[in-house]
Amino acid sequence: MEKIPELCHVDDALSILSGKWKPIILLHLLHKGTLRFNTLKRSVPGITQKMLTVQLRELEDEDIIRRVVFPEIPPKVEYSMTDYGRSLEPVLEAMHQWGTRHSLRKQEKKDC
Amino acid sequence: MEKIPELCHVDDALSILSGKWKPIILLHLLHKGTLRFNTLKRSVPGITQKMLTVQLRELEDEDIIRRVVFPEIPPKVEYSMTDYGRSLEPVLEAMHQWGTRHSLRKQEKKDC
DNA sequence: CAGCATCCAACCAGATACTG
DNA sequence: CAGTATCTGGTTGGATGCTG
Repeated sequence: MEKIPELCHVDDALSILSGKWKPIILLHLLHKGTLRFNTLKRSVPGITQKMLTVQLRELEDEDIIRRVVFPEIPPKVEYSMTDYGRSLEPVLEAMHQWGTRHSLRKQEKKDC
Repeated sequence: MEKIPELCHVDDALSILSGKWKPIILLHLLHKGTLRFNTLKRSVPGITQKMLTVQLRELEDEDIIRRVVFPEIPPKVEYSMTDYGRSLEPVLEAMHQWGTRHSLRKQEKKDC
């Protein structure tokens, strides 16, 4: 780990993953491969069209996901992880594992 | 990794680490052990007293850091990681490594 | 189907002033 | 020294309506 926190890059990773829906969107794409807009929307209960669009655009801008438009009627747009995006998997994995232990721990405390 | 993103715990980890100053505060405490309030403040350029207080309280509430008050004049308060807080180190490490590669990549793109 | 535009509420964070 | 209180501006997220 970097010895000088002034040069901290944790924030760089955080800025990619921050956004209310990004982790769950990424997990879906990692697990299920390629998904259409509405399929993704149904997979993320509670998200609005606008927010899904916004979050997808931000991830696309960072080259984390790929957006493929099929020039058809009705329109069809598919989203998938880029190879670069897949490099986030260990990070998400680490966060997921820690988060799981953390929520268990909180649960135990509540039970007391 | 959890197969059902509906039960995603990445957000749990994210909620702990989110907050403009938390990663750098945690890195300082991980590297330097125990720090007083003002020492920490000097270590995080740009942070205000209020924000430092708020972020420290939130981390303390989650049992990530320990706050020890010495009943002296002038007041002295020391902050350090809890054992539980240290369990976040692999997560921060993963994020740091990814973030470092990410910022290098962005740099390369800019150079083109 | 997959968006975009607009408007609005809530939250987050900063500046500043005051205190035991 | 290590805070708290208050005010304020900026950003984020949500509701709704419209479009190729």
